[in-house]
Amino acid sequence: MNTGEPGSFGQLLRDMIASGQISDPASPKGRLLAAAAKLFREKGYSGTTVRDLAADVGILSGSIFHHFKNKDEILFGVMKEVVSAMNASLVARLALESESRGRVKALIEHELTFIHGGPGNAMSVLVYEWRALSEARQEQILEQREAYERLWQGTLEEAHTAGLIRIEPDVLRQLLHGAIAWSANWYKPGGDLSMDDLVERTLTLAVQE
Amino acid sequence: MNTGEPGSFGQLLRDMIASGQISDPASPKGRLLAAAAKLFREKGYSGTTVRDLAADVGILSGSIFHHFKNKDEILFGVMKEVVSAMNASLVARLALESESRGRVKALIEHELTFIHGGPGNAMSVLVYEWRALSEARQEQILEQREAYERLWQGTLEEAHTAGLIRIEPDVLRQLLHGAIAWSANWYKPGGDLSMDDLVERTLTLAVQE
Amino acid sequence: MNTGEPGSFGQLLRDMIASGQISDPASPKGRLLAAAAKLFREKGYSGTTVRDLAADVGILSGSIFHHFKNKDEILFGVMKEVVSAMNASLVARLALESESRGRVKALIEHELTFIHGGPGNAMSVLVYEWRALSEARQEQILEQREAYERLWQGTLEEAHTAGLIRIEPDVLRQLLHGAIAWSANWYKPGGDLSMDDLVERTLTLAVQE
Amino acid sequence: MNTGEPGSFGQLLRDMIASGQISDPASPKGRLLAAAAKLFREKGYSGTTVRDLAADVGILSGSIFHHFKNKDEILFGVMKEVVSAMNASLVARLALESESRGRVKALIEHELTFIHGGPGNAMSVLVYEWRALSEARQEQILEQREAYERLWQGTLEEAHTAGLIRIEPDVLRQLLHGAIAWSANWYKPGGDLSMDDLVERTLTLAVQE
DNA sequence: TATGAATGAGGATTCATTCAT
DNA sequence: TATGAATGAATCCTCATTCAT
Repeated sequence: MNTGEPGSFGQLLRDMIASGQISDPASPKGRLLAAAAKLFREKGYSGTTVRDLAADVGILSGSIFHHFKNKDEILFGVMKEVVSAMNASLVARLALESESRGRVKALIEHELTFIHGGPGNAMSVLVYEWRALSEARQEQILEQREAYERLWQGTLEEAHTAGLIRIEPDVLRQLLHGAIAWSANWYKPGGDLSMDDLVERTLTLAVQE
Repeated sequence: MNTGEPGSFGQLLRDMIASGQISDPASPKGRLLAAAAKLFREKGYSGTTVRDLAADVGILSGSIFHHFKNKDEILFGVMKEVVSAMNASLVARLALESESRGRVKALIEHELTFIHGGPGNAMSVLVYEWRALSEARQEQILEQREAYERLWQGTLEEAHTAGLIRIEPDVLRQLLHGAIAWSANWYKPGGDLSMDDLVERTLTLAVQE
Repeated sequence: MNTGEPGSFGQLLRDMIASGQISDPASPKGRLLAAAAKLFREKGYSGTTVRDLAADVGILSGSIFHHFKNKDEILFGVMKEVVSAMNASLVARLALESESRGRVKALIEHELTFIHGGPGNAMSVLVYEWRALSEARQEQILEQREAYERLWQGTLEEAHTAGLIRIEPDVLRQLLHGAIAWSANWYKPGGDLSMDDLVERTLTLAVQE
Repeated sequence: MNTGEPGSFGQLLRDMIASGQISDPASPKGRLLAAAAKLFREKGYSGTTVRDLAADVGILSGSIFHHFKNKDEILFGVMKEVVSAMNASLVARLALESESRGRVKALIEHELTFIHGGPGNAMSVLVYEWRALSEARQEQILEQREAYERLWQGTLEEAHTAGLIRIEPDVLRQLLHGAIAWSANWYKPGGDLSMDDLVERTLTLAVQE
């Protein structure tokens, strides 16, 4: 991913770090969140202990609570940042596409790239550990998550109107979401199937030729 | 689900109970497994305590260990029985279809019916709590699970040869598996979208008309 | 051990069984006590579960409580029977010896024979699991145990008066008791050192030649 | 016990604490080990709960696992430290004696002093709770324990060669070990029999006048 | 007398969290 | 900010004991 030119994903991240929306991955808090995303994904939220987390980052368990009030807040942090980033990044990505098929492809490519890229752990956590988050905090995430879903919804509706897709946008979104999220559990980059291939195959499901 | 005529799913279950492959849902062990499937799905394996489980069934926590040596064995029981049932039931289902499109539809319909029917909790657990199962037991499940996957694989390969599906059978299987499994998290029977509709929509993803 | 002639140890046991002082080793209760003696010695009283015991005898744990009110009563049974047997058997043994050195030797030989013979497990339990017995029952055992100790004490006092032993009878008794009981942990019959040798060596400690 | 002059037992202990071979009795770990030795001796290892132990030291049961990974490791700690101390202390004690009878007396006096002194609880545990220690850890203790036994063995062999003792050194060692260890269960310092008397009596068993 | 499912108190151990240093 | 000992509630599991069959 190009990190040099303005408007790129790398630049976008830097802007978000600068504005405090997501934490600097070099800071203690950022390293903690990255480790949490990795561990929560591998072993689940309940299955990961605060000590596992501390050990992974190289600090002692007591020190974690200088950065987060409790374990739930760590999960919240992981989810909040990935939702923000996904949102911002999809907005930026869609801005580059005007034509319907390209926009649908952008949705799919964007979500797959996210899952198999740096924020992949966090996104898996967002999807598969949702029930572990306290309800109070679920609501806070939901707002941003819905903004992201509206981007999908709007784009798919255009495509539906254009006759590009055959099934109801909301149903299609869910089917694609499941298919894409699950790819975290089987797709290995670097094998026979390139990421572009995977995007293409997934797009094939969605649209008529 | 028809439970009357021989060869039906209900009959198949009764045969499997009689042969000891799956436990009688009225027996203590069967009730425990059903409750475990429900709770493990709702709160995760780690998030479910042995006391939760006992309370749900109406016994004391210590009594659980009369039926299962430890908690891991409960998870194993849930998974083993659902895999057996899925296997047997898909074999029976496919035997009724000879033509390619019908067989692909049978695969999808079968898996969706399973997820949203009685064994749905157990199947969600099978999919989403896989990592929580001890490795030794994962292998035991894997054998039966692979038999099931071979049924999918074979059927999709026929369809691919017949030109009915456009993308590689193994990739398609994974995409469909994700899409179908995820439906447990959003699809509610009894709403606008009937189960038949959902099957039809999912089939639309897979095959060219 | 000769079991034929009247007055022998075997006969003595049969008489005690007939009179109900000790249980028939072929009866369920007798088999339970023998197994308990073995297990309590090997793993300690606390370390032995009622299930271990049942398994060893080939019954189910619940059935034990038809024979004994609780676990403590099993320990009590083991101790009570061995104390009775020791008592009766030492009385019989001493009756055969009139001269002082022979009587001291009889004490030692008797205790060593007991420890390394059939009732050895029970006697080890009596010595090393004493604290595990409820205080109420300790008192009941103590009476018989004291009778046994009086036999030792009286015999050693004679020997002391006769100038055969040099140190105070009560101190000597304790030293010999420790030495003899501990032999259960190292002496293996059938090795280089015969039981007669061991008796002789122990006697050498006690008496001046 | 003299703790002032260099070369004394007190000094030896301080050196061992300083070098980390045994834990400071004022430290949490040291207090835990002392309490464990006391309780394991009084109630046995299986009969002592981790809660008993915590209560005795005045902490909560969970806190114990800050200092020891599990209960077995506590038993191991008790045994390891007492074996180290016994070893070092016997080496020092024997260095002061050159003549054979004095050396045998030193062996006996040393072991009795140990049993009835500060480390007595730990030594009783070492002897009577051996089977409760996991086999893996038994082996670790055994090495040091054998070094201690070699000191006995060597000294008794000299005495045997010198005609001072009449029975085989290895048999004598076992008989004396049993006699001495058992004294923990009956001998009370401060009664009619002084410790010096007890040493003298035990020595009388071992050697010809 | 034997069974075996169930009990419920108690076992060792884990773990998020606190707090003095 | 970081430490690490301590907390105490909760966890999985064990076990002596009961009881309907």
